[in-house]
Amino acid sequence: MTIVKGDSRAWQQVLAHVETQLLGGDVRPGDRLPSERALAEQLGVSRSSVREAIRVLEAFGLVRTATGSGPNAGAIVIATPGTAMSTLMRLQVSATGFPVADIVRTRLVIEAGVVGDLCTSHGTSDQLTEANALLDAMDSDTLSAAEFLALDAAFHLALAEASGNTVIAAMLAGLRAGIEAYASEGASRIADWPRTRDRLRAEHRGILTAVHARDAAAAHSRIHDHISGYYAEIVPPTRNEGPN
Amino acid sequence: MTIVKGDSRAWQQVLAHVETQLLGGDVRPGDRLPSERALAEQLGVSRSSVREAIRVLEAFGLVRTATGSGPNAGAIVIATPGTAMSTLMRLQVSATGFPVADIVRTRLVIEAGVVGDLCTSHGTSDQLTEANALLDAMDSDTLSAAEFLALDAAFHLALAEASGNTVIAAMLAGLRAGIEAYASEGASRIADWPRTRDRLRAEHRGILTAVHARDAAAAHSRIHDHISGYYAEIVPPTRNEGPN
DNA sequence: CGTGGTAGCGTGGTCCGACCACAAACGCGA
DNA sequence: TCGCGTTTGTGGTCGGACCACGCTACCACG
Repeated sequence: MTIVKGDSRAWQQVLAHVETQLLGGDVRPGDRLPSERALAEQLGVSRSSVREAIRVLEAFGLVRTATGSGPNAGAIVIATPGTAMSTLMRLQVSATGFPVADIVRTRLVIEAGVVGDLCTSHGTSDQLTEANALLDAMDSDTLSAAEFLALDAAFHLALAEASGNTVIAAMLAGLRAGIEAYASEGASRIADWPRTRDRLRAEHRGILTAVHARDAAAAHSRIHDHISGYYAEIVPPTRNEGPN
Repeated sequence: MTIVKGDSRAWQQVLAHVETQLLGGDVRPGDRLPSERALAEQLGVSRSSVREAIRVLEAFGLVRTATGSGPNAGAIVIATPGTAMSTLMRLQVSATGFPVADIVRTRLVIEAGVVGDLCTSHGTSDQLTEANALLDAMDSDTLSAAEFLALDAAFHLALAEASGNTVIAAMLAGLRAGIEAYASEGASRIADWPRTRDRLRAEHRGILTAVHARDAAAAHSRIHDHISGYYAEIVPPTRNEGPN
């Protein structure tokens, strides 16, 4: 079944053509797409339409483009869903298509699943070295709040990547990107930041400890309290002073 | 004339401009973007570059475009993440960026979270009417396998939507789209389809029953067995005849 | 005065041709 | 043989042109 939807627009024809070749295995990651001019001639559309389709493919993390000549130039098929997912989430949050609360709830679900997988999988010790290194880096007292939060995000992402599930890792990266602005802004409202920071450190260690101990129940409750606790702390205070 | 920061490409400048206006609340869903020609003049880029940016926004489900004149024409900001997520997943699976196994594992995690939320939330009875109606529709014996699977997908999506989490609903729609071809093709390999169909029906009823009974543990195990059981059944048999 | 049809206008959609910057491959000359 | 300029091909951008569409407003006719 081809993807023949309402391909009324020329650029959709190009997109469908590339997707068909992708599905059929005619082109695979690492391969180069035909040049824009050649693709335009093959499909009987203008180069502008081809470019619009390639732009979509690029935004979805399916191809990367490079100027010049040689094997590294042109549109090369890749498969990097992380940035695309992050962009999608960030833009949707910007347009209020995704409420922050829903993203946090989704994080709860996904990260609970991550630690559950980690507890039941085997040989996770070496896969968690990255997470451990990040926790050590977060022990530095010279970190700003923003730097700490960046390491925090990297830690959670490292957990997801340690589970070996690329889809979950990409989704978590997207979720994080969607609420990054919210989390950063909320941190600035925390009165006693050093206290919160120390609590987060301890909670991180506790999560990893539970994972190493294969204690799924403890890991689940700890990651849940960790995430929900932070967002409960940075939720804007109910102020009666100005509904305008 | 405009000083370029990291957005070396013109269309990225347009994208950044629109995103900034989105974040600042200057434009919100329902509003119209300036016309392509006006936007090009404002930002000092060509209309082609503006169009490429709008194409990305459209692919991400942030705007919809319409020809003609009047209030319904032009690029109108919307927020429909479902189709964008589905397209992203489908394309990534096509490019083998997302293994099917990872998508199934992610479904397990997310749908387990969905039923968990449904068990703890209040007043879910009316929100589950859609799911119940789908189950009734699936009781028809005149359905083809493809039709049954379509209703199956709709049922799972209805569960996610009943949880009220737009992010999870969009993600589940995307996950389903990514493995739709795989699930359909696998169904054709099932020897005793009526038997599998009846089993799926019973499992669906069992899931809903557990949700209504607020039995989170039962709902969790039943949705897990339901999903993993189906994909275990359609896993391709090891065959040596593979064409290179 | 009311009504219906039509011309106008602005929109996105598409195509074309041109030029630029870039990078690799080529080829000529030292 | 080596080095460096030239050629070639790529994406990136721009401007212009035309089309189909759909609303708007106007004008002619009843």
